[in-house]
Amino acid sequence: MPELPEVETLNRQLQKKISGRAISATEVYDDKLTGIKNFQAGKVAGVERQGKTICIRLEDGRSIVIHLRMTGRLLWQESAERPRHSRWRAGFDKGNIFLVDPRRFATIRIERTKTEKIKNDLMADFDEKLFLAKQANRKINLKTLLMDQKALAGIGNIYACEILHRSGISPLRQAASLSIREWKMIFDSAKRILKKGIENRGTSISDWRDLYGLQGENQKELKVYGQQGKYCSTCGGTINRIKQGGRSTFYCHTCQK
DNA sequence: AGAACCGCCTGCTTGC
DNA sequence: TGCAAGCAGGCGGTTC
Repeated sequence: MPELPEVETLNRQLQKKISGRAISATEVYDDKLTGIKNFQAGKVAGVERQGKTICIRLEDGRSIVIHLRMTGRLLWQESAERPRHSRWRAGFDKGNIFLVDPRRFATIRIERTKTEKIKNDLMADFDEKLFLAKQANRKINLKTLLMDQKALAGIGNIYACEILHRSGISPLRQAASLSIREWKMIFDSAKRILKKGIENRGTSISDWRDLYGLQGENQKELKVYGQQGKYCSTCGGTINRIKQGGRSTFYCHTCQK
């Protein structure tokens, strides 16, 4: 599932590939993509990421806003021949970008004007004080809070589990029970883990691939996600798997307090 | 108001 | 081997 490091990988690749290039044509293959009907093509000014969202800025002020959700991928291909599960194509003079998405959860919409950024992206202009003021007293388990996109943009299930493990804090803790020192630990761990994820071009556990169809390398860094029953690399305890809010959480009961 | 739950989707895994 | 049920989960909408 594309989270911040995966989307940032695409963001950087797209910046290099399509900035300043004109979109010559687009095609929608899936009627479910209602946000991009009757799109009039234009020239790309730049590409940005906000949380897990990719924004392709056009010179006329419009933006193509793409969210990949669970299984969405963006694939560069010189040939205009449709890959399996493709739902949308943007054609450029030397190739095409396809939205490939087997489960059809991804969304694309056109924004007429630039929307104001919320400062909740840990790898951009994150505002710690604002975060603590809004989130630190919530009565919600910490793991679910880390995945709340309004609280922190970009963290999904994999990185939430890894961040908590590195912080040595239990996913079951209520947000309101954390000390300032523990919050600092979370911010620090999160930044390090996300940075490493970006350097490794994402985590290819299942179907994540970059713009050129290549796997990332970050799966070798995972300490808890998908590691249930194995020994914890920190303390030698056993990695547990539980459900929180209908989703799997992986953690070490011994060293995550 | 805030937290919990549901439904959208389809490929893959599991069990009989 | 084959088929059906179960599972994966981000997020918007609904319910509690």
